Amino acid sequence: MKKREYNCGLDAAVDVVGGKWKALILWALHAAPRRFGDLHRNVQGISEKMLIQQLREMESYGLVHREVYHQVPPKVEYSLTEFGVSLNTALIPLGEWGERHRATIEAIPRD
Amino acid sequence: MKKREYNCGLDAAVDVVGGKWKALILWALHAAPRRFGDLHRNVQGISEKMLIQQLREMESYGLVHREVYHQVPPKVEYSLTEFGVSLNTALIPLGEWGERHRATIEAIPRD
DNA sequence: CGGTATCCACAAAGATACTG
DNA sequence: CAGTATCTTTGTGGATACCG
Repeated sequence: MKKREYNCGLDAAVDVVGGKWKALILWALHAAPRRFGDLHRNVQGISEKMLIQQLREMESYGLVHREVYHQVPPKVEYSLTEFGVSLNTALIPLGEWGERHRATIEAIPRD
Repeated sequence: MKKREYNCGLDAAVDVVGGKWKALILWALHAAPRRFGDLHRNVQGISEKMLIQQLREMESYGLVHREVYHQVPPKVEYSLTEFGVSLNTALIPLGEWGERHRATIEAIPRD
């Protein structure tokens, strides 16, 4: 990531939720706390590296909580914090917009 | 941009509004139609290249309308389409979220 | 199971110079 | 004024192999 100092709140928010995976992970955690492997299956196409990387980033933002259970086999559970829930709530209208115009968006030609 | 086919509407929406500049440009156009140079001054830090690139992309999405006035000196005015307005509306809660937590977000340490 | 560590490809963004 | 062209830098994400 780059500079701090935003011109408007939207700028800041897009910086937080931007990138290829964060919105998807947020969405996957929205329903219920999930284990690492569970998330990996749920967020289709993501590599373990990217998953852990994004999770750590979101954890440092305070959006996600990481709970380690010292067991054999190991178990780590990820869940949204209150802050994460608030972000998810703010994202609902955007998600609905995307859902409503999905066909249009998918039809856009790109290189 | 990469693949089409999204897992959820949020995914699609973030793909559309993602990147460093689109949200800012959308915001700048939200208030009123603007000319190229006007936008360039309003969206601080953007290069002419990035501005035109993002505008063209958003135009191809159908979010932005480009009106050329054949004059000397040249005048081109950009405005939001209905589609663009609908996106902007969906972004309002996110913008408010970002505004509310701006201090928190800016305080996050990054490499 | 839940990660780390490297290396690498490609796309996004920046700098600079020039044009109808 | 409103772009275009080209080059360079940076960042993001993917592949693969290995560890507690």
